[in-house]
Amino acid sequence: MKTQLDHSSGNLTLDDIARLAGVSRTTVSRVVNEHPSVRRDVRQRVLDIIEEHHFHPNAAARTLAMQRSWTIGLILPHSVSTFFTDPYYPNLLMGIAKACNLYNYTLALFLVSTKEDEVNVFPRVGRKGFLDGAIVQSGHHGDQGAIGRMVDKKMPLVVVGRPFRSDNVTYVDIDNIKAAKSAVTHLYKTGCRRIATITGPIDSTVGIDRLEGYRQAIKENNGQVNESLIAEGNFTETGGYLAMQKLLPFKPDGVFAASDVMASGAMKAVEDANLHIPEDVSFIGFDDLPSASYGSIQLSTVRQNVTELGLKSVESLIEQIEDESIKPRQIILDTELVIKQSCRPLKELHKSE
Amino acid sequence: MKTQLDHSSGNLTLDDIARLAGVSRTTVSRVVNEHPSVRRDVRQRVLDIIEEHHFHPNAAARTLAMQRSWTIGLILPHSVSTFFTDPYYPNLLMGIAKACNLYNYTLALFLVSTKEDEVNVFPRVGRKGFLDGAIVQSGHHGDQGAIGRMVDKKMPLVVVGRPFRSDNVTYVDIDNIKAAKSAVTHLYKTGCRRIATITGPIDSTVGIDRLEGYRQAIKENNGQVNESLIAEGNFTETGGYLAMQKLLPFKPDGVFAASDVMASGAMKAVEDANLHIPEDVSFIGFDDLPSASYGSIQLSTVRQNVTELGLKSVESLIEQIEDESIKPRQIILDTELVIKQSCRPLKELHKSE
DNA sequence: ACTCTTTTTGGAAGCGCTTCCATTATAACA
DNA sequence: TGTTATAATGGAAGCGCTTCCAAAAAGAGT
Repeated sequence: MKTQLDHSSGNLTLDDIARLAGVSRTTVSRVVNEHPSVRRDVRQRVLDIIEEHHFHPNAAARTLAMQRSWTIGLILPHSVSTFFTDPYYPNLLMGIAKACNLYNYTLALFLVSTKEDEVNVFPRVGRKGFLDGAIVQSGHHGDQGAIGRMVDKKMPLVVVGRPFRSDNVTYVDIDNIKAAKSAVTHLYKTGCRRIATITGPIDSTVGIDRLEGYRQAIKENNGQVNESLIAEGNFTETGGYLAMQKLLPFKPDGVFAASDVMASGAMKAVEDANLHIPEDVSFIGFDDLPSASYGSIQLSTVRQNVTELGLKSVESLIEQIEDESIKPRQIILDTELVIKQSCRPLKELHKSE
Repeated sequence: MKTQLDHSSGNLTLDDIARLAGVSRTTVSRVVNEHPSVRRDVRQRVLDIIEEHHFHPNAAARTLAMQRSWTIGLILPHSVSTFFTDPYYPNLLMGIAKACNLYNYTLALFLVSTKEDEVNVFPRVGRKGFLDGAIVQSGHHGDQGAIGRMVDKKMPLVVVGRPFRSDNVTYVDIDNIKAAKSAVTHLYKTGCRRIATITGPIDSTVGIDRLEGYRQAIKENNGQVNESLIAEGNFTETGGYLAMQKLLPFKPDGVFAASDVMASGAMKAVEDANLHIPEDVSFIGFDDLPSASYGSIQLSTVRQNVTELGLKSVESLIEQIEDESIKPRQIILDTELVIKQSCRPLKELHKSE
């Protein structure tokens, strides 16, 4: 009777299939796992029965026996606001999800926004037998705890974004310093001489690095950094708007914003002040979001391929899962400066070139 | 020796803890699961050892024994573009993730955008022992297959958004018809007499229902629906822009867009045509995205609490997981019309009231 | 037909946990 | 102190799979 019921509810076991096919449990397992040493006709008979009954091996049992779950965790620490405000996260998520599909891993998602979340979530992440490895989006001070604990557990780990303590951890990131530097240098080349920057939170590595790139570019081109031309933002549009308002009295003629979203807000502030883009103020953002064209002014930006970032992190994690001896390493992806209408054209530089 | 190694790598088993504490495996299990019948001092001793060794029971073993994974799946069918373009998805995701944290469930995410994805993903979703239940975001024709198969498998299921075949399926949604109707009626009350609508894809239940609400409102107030004032969009900003361009020749004085993102695009089209909002054209969108204020004109909108949608769907799913006898039911959440600057003020209606 | 290989097969152990059931220690009461 | 009721404990089976190992079947070579 059991078998009859199970036929419809789809809760057969290997044994049921074995009985139905007149072979041993072992043989069915071999068929399921595509082990070569099963006779052609037997394999086919078993496959037919599996098909007919829509049998799927029980995931927990398989995980327990193989010590492999084919599941990876993605830990996204974030403030409530930024997650759906800045397309960076959805984008990264998509890249990672697609990569998981590609490699036939399942993705477990952990959104942690509060300390409480962290406490709740960690046991589930750390528990053996559930995750084969984890990806954590990082770059903030608060993340160190989670990362450290994963490392302690010897769980394969990839960090997206340079963590503060990056020794002995595999991470994938872009070269934020270089990218920022090239953006600012471009502004300089278009003739801007009072280039301001709206930074990310200064307790994050992105914030720090993009600012550092700005400083380096200014020093190389202009000689001296004017601290009044630096305003801290928080990666939100409002943050960008407010930062720009602080900057305006110092009459910047070019702004490098550490994210497109902030650039967007900043451009509003500029327009509200009745200035024109790019005639009065040029803009370069960071991210290359599709929606980052404010009104009809297309925003210049540093393009980072977030989907690629996701793909690489998954690949690198799987590598670690499948080969324990892999050493931590850093993967740095390229960025590209994309110039659109928010910048004035390059100045001819015959003399200095 | 094994024990020593395991101490650091955190891969102890119940047996190890039992040995260390001088009790049986069973007792340790009881402690872990907070079973009452364990003597106080024994419990404490075991807890100490668990704490000391950072022991976490193996998830797969536990799942296998209990036939419960405490994991639910979220299946998000989506075109690549909309996922990170329309904040609806991230928002829903966040609501669901937060609810999972709250109830101590783990969330497995399945982003399926292609037929191929679906084929790859389904075995993982359908496999017993991995998921206790699933939430699928729906409303498109293509989703019926997946939903049907889950129902066949007798896996607890909640659909977000009214599915095409809604009999025998639990779903949570808002009353799109009513919500759209109220928005259009409001436009009418502000004096609009040529109200247009930009619909969602017409092969989706949201698309259909919001359009139906529009039709009902027009019929009730204006008598006759003018088909030229209906344009189909695809929930993207560009789609909204293009739809609006088709609409403009017919001189609408009010537009109800089935999403804020489309409204945003449409408003651009209006401005590009040198018309003014709300003087020439009033706008009401749908969603109430925080970023849906175009330029300085705040968009009126139908607010739906997507986070709540997520919460309810998780709660309803858990209900089904924990009680097999629960019957399918529909949960309809309220919406709220939020009027901002994109609408003209209400006309005095002394006579007709 | 008879070895010697090589390929297929199945039995059984084991993955790490929960839980039923029988047993023992403890408390309660006479 | 002896009985009985109750609480605490451990043994063992079982969850559904993989995989080692030995045994059986099939080919190959004479």
